[in-house]
Parts: sequence; structure tokens; C-alpha cells
Amino acid sequence: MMALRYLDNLSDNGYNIRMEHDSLILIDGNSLVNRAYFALPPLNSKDGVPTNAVYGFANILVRAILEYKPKYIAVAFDMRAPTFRHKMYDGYKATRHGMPDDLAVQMPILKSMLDVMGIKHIGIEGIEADDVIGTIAKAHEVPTLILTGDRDSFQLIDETTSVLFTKRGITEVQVMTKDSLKEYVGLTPQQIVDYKSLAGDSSDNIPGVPGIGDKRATDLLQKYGSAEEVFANAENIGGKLGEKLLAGREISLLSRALATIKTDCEIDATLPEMTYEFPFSSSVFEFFEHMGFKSLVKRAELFAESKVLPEEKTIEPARRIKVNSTGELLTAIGNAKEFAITFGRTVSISTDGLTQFDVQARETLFDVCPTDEEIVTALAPVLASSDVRKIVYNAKSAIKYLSPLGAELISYDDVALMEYLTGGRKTVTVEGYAEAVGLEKMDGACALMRGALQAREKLSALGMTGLYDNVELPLIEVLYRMEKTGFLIDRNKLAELKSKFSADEREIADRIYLLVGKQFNINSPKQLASVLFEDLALPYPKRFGMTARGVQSTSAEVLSHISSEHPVVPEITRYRYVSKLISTYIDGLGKLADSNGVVHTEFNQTKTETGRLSSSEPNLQNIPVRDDEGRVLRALFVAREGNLLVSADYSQIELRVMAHLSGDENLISAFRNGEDVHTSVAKELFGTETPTANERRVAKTVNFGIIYGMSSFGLSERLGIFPREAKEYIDKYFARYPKVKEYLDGVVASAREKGYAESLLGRRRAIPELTSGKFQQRAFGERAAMNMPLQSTAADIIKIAMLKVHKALSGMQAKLILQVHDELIVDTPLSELDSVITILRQEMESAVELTVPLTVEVGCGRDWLSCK
DNA sequence: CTGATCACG
DNA sequence: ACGTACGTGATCAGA
Repeated sequence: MMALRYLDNLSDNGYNIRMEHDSLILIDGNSLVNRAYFALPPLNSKDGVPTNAVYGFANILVRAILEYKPKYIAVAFDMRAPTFRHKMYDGYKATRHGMPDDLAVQMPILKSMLDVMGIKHIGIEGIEADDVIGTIAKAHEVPTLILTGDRDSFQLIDETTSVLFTKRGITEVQVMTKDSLKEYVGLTPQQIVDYKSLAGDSSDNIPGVPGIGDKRATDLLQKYGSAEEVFANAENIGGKLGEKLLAGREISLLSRALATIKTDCEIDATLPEMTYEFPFSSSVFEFFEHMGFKSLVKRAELFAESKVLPEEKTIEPARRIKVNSTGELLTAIGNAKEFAITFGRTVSISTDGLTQFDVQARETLFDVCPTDEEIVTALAPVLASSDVRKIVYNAKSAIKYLSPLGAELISYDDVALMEYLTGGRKTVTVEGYAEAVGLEKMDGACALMRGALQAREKLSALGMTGLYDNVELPLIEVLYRMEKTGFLIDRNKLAELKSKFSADEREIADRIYLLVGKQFNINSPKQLASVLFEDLALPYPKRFGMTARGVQSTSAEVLSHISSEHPVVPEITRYRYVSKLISTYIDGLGKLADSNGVVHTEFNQTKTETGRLSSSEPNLQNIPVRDDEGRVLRALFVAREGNLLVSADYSQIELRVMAHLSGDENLISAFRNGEDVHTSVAKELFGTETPTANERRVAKTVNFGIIYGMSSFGLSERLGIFPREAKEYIDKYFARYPKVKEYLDGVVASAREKGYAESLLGRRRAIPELTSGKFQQRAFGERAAMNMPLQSTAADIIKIAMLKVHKALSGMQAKLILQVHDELIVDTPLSELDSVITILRQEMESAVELTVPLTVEVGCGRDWLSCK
């Protein structure tokens, strides 16, 4: 029981946690070395031998040793010989390819490294590494951690065994215990094998029951508990699903046998054999040196004798002081007018950038540690004080952390935001930030204190203080409120659309199988290409090249070119569409709704190159609208009980910005006269007072092209005409709007000279591609430079509008809930409807004053669909 | 994980 | 002579 408790509490950086028992780490050598190999760029030792996989392996091994201080370690490797699973099923791991050569040569090096370290490694012909690990894990009572990137191992989790799971290559690990498995995967360890017996496993080529995938397998197991019970109830389940189950019973039993890790192999591995020497001996040091593992050689704590090379870095290390009470933390803050603070399992503060005080938060091994609540309660007055400036990294996430603990964050600087504005750096973790500035990852508070000083100077030097103080910083609170309020989903409608689209999807799939004469995975571009261009021998339009994987593209564009070649092609196009609607928008949305049916998107403020926001989990900025069939999904987004949604969007904001920035009289007068800009441009291009619908369409495409820095080729593609004709349109456009041409040329020239393009409010984007020697890169830089001020100024404008709208709505019930680049949505009580419409129009149109009017179109309705 | 595909402004 | 419009995020397959 104890093992579970401490494993559960191990932090990412458990530097002051001690194991209370002698523990064992079992490593899946092949899994880890593979991940290391693919995660790292090619590296070589002095003699030119590839080393990236060994280096990655060494790094994660060292991290595990330092964090968990295991008494025993063993590494298991797969051998070449076939195992009982291959004999049972020909296809087992049949989709696996052999190791790349430059990985294979590293295997003996890796094993000699383990030998030098005195770490036992085991490879037995005919027994897979998983089975070796399973057997050893079950044979010993000690707390055991299995280090692997392979999810199969989750079935071995029990009271004393957990899995250290590598994620994102090898940069992150997650401890998977019984409880966290339930939380993240939704299954018990016992159910993992059941799951594979139903869903199969494509990486090992375990078949599973045809027609049962991840979702259905999980649902069935959550409902019936075990695969056995699922089959016992197969007849009651009925329908297609029931049939699939009944038909797939045999294959499921085979799959189960393949997926079950053996725990009773003949392996002799006693605990004493699995001890190792740490800190490492000088031969390990020499090995690292010979291999060129510089960062490992520098770490004194790894080696018994101090043979460490002189430190190159000149950055003064942080002094870290561990405190045991909230009182000591408050004393450390003292009367400081500002201090840096990081939250997490450890709360750290620094007032001078040199010394950092850490207190371990949350439940830990040590009863003396205060809880999150205790720390936050003690700090609450100073966090909420407008007299003390708090320096944080990603304030919105700090506010989210503090809010449920009853604390507010008022008066702060956000280093992540400053870094984004001044250096175009995207937000990482505070630990990542500390490392990026040359400190240890634990020295977050010190890094922030130092970074804030520099970043403020840089903001001021770049003329961005106003953008930061008056727009980006206050926007944090607005975004937080929007996220917290969230958007209500109509769950009845969701279920209704789900069954309607799913039935549709099944029918289309059946028609496709009938038309091509076999079943295959329509979602697999590779399988689809082989069906279309080999089985059916349809002509592949040759202007579409091969994809990076060396197969023909099956994109909607390719399909549209061959749609009349075979009746299956339009069916596939439609299947794609319906399947996209289901997986991304229906299932995706359902998973992310809270218990009240509300989705809380995250607005990312430090993500884009241009200063736009982005939205994720779920992304509410790409809900279908362009096709009638998909647009109905907007009816899922509804106003709260008794309320209405009001949607307001800027009309042609980017073209208006271009009119303003270029000063082109012709364009300006079109907007001042309230003309439809596409029609105006059509008149100019075609020399007619009454352009046809098609002429307007062409003009609209040209307008978009201008915003995106188009080429004649690009325009010709989209209009389906020859590049020569497209060039005529472009020349004509620039002849009629000469200052637009001047302006765009000027932007590119200025960006090339200064190295960046900028928006109306002084937001910058560095464009180093402009000075590249490669034509392709340079051309990209030119297009990006032309687009940036337009997209970015539009982003500035709606951010100002959001601040104004939020302020104007204060004290009302109506709430801003969504921004979609040029659109704002407010959920409002009926009683406030008129005021809200007025506020939106007023505040959005007056956000900035341009030489052309900014106009806003407003609509309202019970749901988002009916707002238009 | 990366690439292919496709949803949005 | 080069390759082909700017900016995003989610899902799936397959390595």
C-alpha cells in the first residue's frame, strides 16, 4: 500500500523525496531506445559512430535514477528469435520493420554502457522483453516501476507496480498507477488485456474484433466490466455491433492471448543481481566522455569522484532554500514591492532573482508539508494586493489554479506574455523557461525575477509597452472569464445528430465496400490510395505529386478531379466529410463538455505568429459553417436558459485595414461609400458598372489573394485559369489600386531591412526567411511579410474591442463567451438584448479609428446557427 | 510522434 | 530556376 502512496505523490522533480523502501526499476530496453532514437537528431561520437539513441537512453536512465533512487535496476531486450506469439499468429508484429542501420549499430554500445554501469540487462531468445519484465515484476514484492513507452505494460500495474511512461518522445514521463490509469485511460489494469482483445493493436498487428475500435472497446468494457461479460451479453447487444461481436469471438480470444504479458517465464533474476553502482565509477565518466555526452559529463552529482570539467556557463546559479511553513514564505516576501512566484507541487518565490524559497505543497510523504490550500490561504492577501506586483509565468493558468482555492491574483506581470511579444517565444512550462535562460528547471521563480527585469526593458525599447500594458495584460482577465463561463451545448441535439450522421456514415461505408468489392479502412490515406489507383486503376492527375510517404494524395482536391471517373469517388468524399463531422465535432465536443453540458475552450494568447488568439480543447474557432450540412452543428451551441446569443462580426476587417495602411484612395472611397468591396473590385477589374455573380466571385478571390501575398500561379489555381490570365487580373488590380501595390512592396522591403514586419499597434513578427539564400524560403518570407500587418492589426483591433465590450458589460448578466478572429459572441438575457446589441456595435466599431469606417454585422438567436 | 487531411478566419 | 496564398487545431493511421 505504501508503494502506491509514494508513487502517486512523486513529483516531476521529486528532488527532496526519499524512497522509504528499496525499489526496483525495470526498463523495456527496446521501447526506450527506439523512442530515444526517433526523438533525437543524429549525433555522433568522436569516431563518427551514431550515438543519439544511446545518449537519449542514458539521459532518461539518469533522470530515473536521480528522481527515484532505485536500489535495483534491470533492462530487458527483445531478441531476434520468434516467440510463441509468432507461432500462434503469423501476423504478429508483421507490420514492424527492422531497425534502421544507424540504430542497430548502437545496440551493442548501449549494452556495453549498461555493463560499465553495472546494470543488469536481460535478453532471452524466444522470450519478449515484456514477458521478462512481467515475470520479474511479479516475482518480487518490492515497489516496482516499469520504465517504457509501451502501453501494453499497463496490464502489469498493481499495488506495488507502477509504470513510468515516456511521452512526447522522451522529454516527459508520467507515473501511471492504478488510480491514474483509471483517470487517464478509463480502464483497470485487468481491462487492458480485454481492451486489446477487442480493439486490437495496430503497432503489434494484433487484429482485435473487426469493427471494434478504441471508442467501442472502452465503452463496452466500462459497461460490462470484462471481455468475457461483453461476449456473454453479445446477443442482448444486438444490432450491427452485436453481430460483429458474435462473429469476432474467435479472433478476440487469439488477440487476448497475443496481448497478455506472461508473468511465469523461466528467468533467473534475483534482487542482488539487479543492484548497480551509483554514483557512477570513473569508467562511466570516461565512457560518457568518449561518446561525447557533454551535458552528462558536466553533472558532478552523477559521479563518485569529482572529475567534472570546468563549468562553461557564466550565469549565476540560484540559491534555493527549502522552507517548511507558510510563515517562512511570508517572511521571505517581507515588504517587497514585487516578487516572482511559481505554483505547482512546489510553490516558490523570489524577491531578488538570486535566492528562491521553496515550500512543498500538496500531500506528500512528509506530514509537515502544508497543503495547497494552506499555502494559498496564507498568501491570499498579498496575491490580491494591488500594492505588490507579482511576476508569474502564464498568469491565466495561475488564476485558474488559485480560483478554486479561493484566492485572486491582482497586479501582475506575465513573463510568458512579455517573451511572446518581444521575442516571439511561445509559452512553455516555467521549468522549461528556467532552463532556456540557463538555470536549473527548479529555479523558476529566480528565472522569472531576472527575466521580468530584462523583458520590461525590452518591451520599452521595442515600443511595445502600450500593447502589453493596455491590451495584452488586461486581456488575460477577459479571456479567463470567457473560458470560465463557457459555451452551453444542447446535449439532446448532440445525441440526435450523432445517430443521424452515424447512420449516414455506415450507409456510405457499405456502399463504398460494395462499389470497390472489398472492405478496407477508408480513413487510411494509404489504403485508400491503393484502392483507387491500383485496384480500380483510376487515373492519378499528374500535377499532384507524391506525398512525403511516397504515395498518391487522396485529398479532396485530387478526388474532385477524378469524381466522374468512378461512382465510388463522390461517396468517399462524402464519407470523409461525415466522418470528420462525427469524430471532430460531435464526439470531440461531447467528450469535452462538463457535467452541465458546458464546454470551456482554452484561449491561447501566446501561440500565433500574428497576435491572433487560438482556441483549443475544444477548438471553437473552426466549427463548420461553409457547407449547409456541417453548418447545422452550430445549432448545438445554445444560449443559457432564457437567454439569446448575440453574434457580431467585423465586415471585411482585413481589407479595411489594408485600405487604411496603404492609404489607397480608390479602396478608401469604396469603403467610405459603404460599397460591397468585392463588387467594387469587380467593377474595376472588368470595367463594368454591373458585374455578374461570377465576376464578383473572381474579384473576391483576388481580394483574398492580395491579403495572402498571392502569386499569379496561386490565383490561377484557385480560379481554374491560366497563370497568364491570373497575372492580368493582378496587374489590373494594382493599376486600379496603385497605393496597395506601393504599400505591399514597402512592407516587404522594410521587413527585409529590419528583420521584422509590424502591426498598427507595434506588434512584431520576425521574418528571417527574407534574407535566406533559398528562393522558396524567401518567397514565403515575402508573403508572410505582406500578410502580417493585415492579419495582425485585425487581431489588435478585436482584442481592443473585447476589452471595451467586457468593460461595458460589467454589472450586466450578459457574458462574452467566444471570439472567432473577427466575431464576438455574447450570451445574454432577453432583458439585456437591446443594450448588448448596442454595446457590441458601438464598442467594436470604435475600437480604433481608421481612415475607413469599421462596420459590424449583428445577429441573434437561441443558438449559433440562427444568429446568421 | 509526424504526416495527411480538413475544419475555421 | 525555384514552387506556388496567410494564420490556426483535431483526428486518424502508421512508423
